[in-house]
Amino acid sequence: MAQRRAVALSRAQIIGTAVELLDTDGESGLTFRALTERLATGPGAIYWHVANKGELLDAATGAVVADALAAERAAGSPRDEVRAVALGLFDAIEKHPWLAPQLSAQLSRGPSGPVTPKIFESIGRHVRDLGVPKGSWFTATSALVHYVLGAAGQNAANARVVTSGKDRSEFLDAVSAAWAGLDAEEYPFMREVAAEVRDHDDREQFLAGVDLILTGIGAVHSLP
Amino acid sequence: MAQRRAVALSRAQIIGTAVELLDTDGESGLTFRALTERLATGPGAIYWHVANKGELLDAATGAVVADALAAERAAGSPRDEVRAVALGLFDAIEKHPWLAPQLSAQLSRGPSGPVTPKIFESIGRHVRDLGVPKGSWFTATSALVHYVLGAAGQNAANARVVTSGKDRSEFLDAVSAAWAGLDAEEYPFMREVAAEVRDHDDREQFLAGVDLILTGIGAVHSLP
DNA sequence: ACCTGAACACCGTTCAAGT
DNA sequence: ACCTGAACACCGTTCAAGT
Repeated sequence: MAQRRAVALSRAQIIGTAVELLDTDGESGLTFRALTERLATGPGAIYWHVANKGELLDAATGAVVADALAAERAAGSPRDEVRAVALGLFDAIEKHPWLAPQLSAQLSRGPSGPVTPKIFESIGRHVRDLGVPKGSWFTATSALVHYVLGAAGQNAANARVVTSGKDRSEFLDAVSAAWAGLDAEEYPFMREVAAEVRDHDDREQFLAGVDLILTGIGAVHSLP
Repeated sequence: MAQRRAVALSRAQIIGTAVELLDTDGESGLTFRALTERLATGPGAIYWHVANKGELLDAATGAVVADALAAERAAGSPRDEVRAVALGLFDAIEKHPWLAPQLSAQLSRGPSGPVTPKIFESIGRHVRDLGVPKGSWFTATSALVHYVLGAAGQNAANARVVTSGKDRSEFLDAVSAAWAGLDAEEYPFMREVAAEVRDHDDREQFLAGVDLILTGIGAVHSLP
């Protein structure tokens, strides 16, 4: 029979290879065939360490998110802390574009997985320090988390289309033109906003959204 | 050779059946096998009307979203309009839970599809009427759209677990207990917020988030 | 123009057999 | 305890052939 592997396979190694495949080839690039090839093994070996593909995807997601949230920083004001965590997730999602759909899928599977609490905690602990009534902590954190993941996911998709600066302005021109060309009756707003999209800075625009929600949170005790 | 179908197949019929399958069996329930069986035909017939599975999913998403946004209502204040659109999407996503990941995937594929403009327009046109500077229209609309889709998706996932009222409070108790049982060092926020989750109204909490962002939008011209 | 249905390549997963 | 690799059931898609 064939020789066994010289060094033992590990779960961490499998997860690391999975992240590599996802990064280079996207979600559809993660297959057990590709995995066995890179790891020079058979499917049975992987199934010894990992229950199934879903668990592997969850583990890859968890590893990348933990990494993104682990960055140590000098402590700042609660607002600055929220901004820093948001940017950390923004960058992680830009670097690993498969993360966005994966995270929203995991959020949409209830709080069973370990990723949902981790993300809510990373933002919520600073919302708590914002000095708003406890009754609005959860709502405020939800608004921030969903905006951050959604906007970062959309940005990552755009970022993937373009790499060079020339590509980028061409791409934005195309988007702007597409919006400006929509039906005037049905899409008045999109047409009016088309010009804006042409020359905006992604991170700046993203942070403006975070600030908008933070402002709403600050004013929440005086809600109508 | 076998008889041909008596009545011609149509693209709309295929999309309608796809929505049915997605509703009853979830995303993994939509297969060409199941489709051919329900439509009493072969795969080739479907491929005549539809380019591939991705296009079919997009079309199903588009049909359901168009339906959700088409509801006519008495015109109200811009804030009320935003709330109404948000609730319309909330309900649609609760009714069709496969919609949430599908929508975020479509948002994350750039503004190529027809669904992204449709959703942004439905909310943005009322943001425009809110009386805030044009420069913040797009940011404000983004914040609302991403919150609405994210929070609605998470709600739909929870709603699927429970149906009866008894199930519901059991489920919330379990979630609350899980959060309260998290590590005290790592998850102080989640533990503090655990009790809150036990008896909240989903739609009310969802709308509170929308109001929070609306409040932020109203105060945006005085951002620091 | 529209449909049939066999066939193909690929996928996740299992499992008896090995060390 | 950990790994091998053949095998299975299922999937999206193609295409020559029919009407």
